[in-house]
Amino acid sequence: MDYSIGEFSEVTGLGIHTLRYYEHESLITPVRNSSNRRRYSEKDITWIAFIKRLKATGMPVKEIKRYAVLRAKGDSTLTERMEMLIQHRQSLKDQIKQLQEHEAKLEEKIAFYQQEIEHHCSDTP
Amino acid sequence: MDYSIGEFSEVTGLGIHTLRYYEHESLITPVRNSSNRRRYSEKDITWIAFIKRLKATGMPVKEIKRYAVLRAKGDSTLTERMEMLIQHRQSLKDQIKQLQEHEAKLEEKIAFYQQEIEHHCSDTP
DNA sequence: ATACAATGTAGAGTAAACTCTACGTCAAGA
DNA sequence: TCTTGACGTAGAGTTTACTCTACATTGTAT
Repeated sequence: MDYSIGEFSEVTGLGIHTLRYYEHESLITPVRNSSNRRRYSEKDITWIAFIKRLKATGMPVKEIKRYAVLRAKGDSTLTERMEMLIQHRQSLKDQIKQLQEHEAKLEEKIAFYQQEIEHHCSDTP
Repeated sequence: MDYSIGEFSEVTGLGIHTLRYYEHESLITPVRNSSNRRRYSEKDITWIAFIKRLKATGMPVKEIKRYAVLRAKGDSTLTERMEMLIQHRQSLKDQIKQLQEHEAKLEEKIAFYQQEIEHHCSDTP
């Protein structure tokens, strides 16, 4: 019902070194067995999935750490965590809007290039 | 009709050090005056704006350099450059789609948090 | 003529997020 | 028992994209 670091690396797609690094940064804190080996749970899988989402949306490790530390403190930090998520949702919305603008401009540029290239080759009858 | 590096830094919002770094990486190649000082043109302003757009959409400096080098070779590289832009447009579209998915999931999570918090505080009558 | 601010080059330093190395420990199979 | 492979820690190394330092020149205002 739990995973060694090697197994967990497999299921999450994160390297063993990365998992240890994340632990060092307090993003995740697996329990240890009697011989000091890390044991990751099922819940850790969904937690890593969420960490990946935060990363993919541009949240720096330091801030994910802040969230992780709150999470580790339990239910008393629910509101604070939600505030973080609401902030992040806004930044995500902004990011998307920015990228859409960039896409529109790139579209224009490509159309312009298409014109240029046509004109350029128009001397072949 | 042209700019010193200090002036150009002002109008583009890029630091002087960054401009020199970009030149070192062949992203931009301003002409030099008789005393070896860089002189940036009006065209360089739009070019930097485009570089910024590529950066903002996740293109690494190395690839921007590839584009810049092609651009410096002139019209014979138009097609190749357009191919790059078309590729990049696709990656941009993918990025946007990804972010939108992440936004939807984050929305779900926030809604869930809201529930949690309500339940949590429901013991105050 | 002289001070001083802007510019030049070369190279070192920084920050983030890994990624790898060296070396020691431990459990299990041949 | 011996060996192998996964795991442990501490710390060094890597990559990207700047950012800064040191020191030499040059243009301009007094």
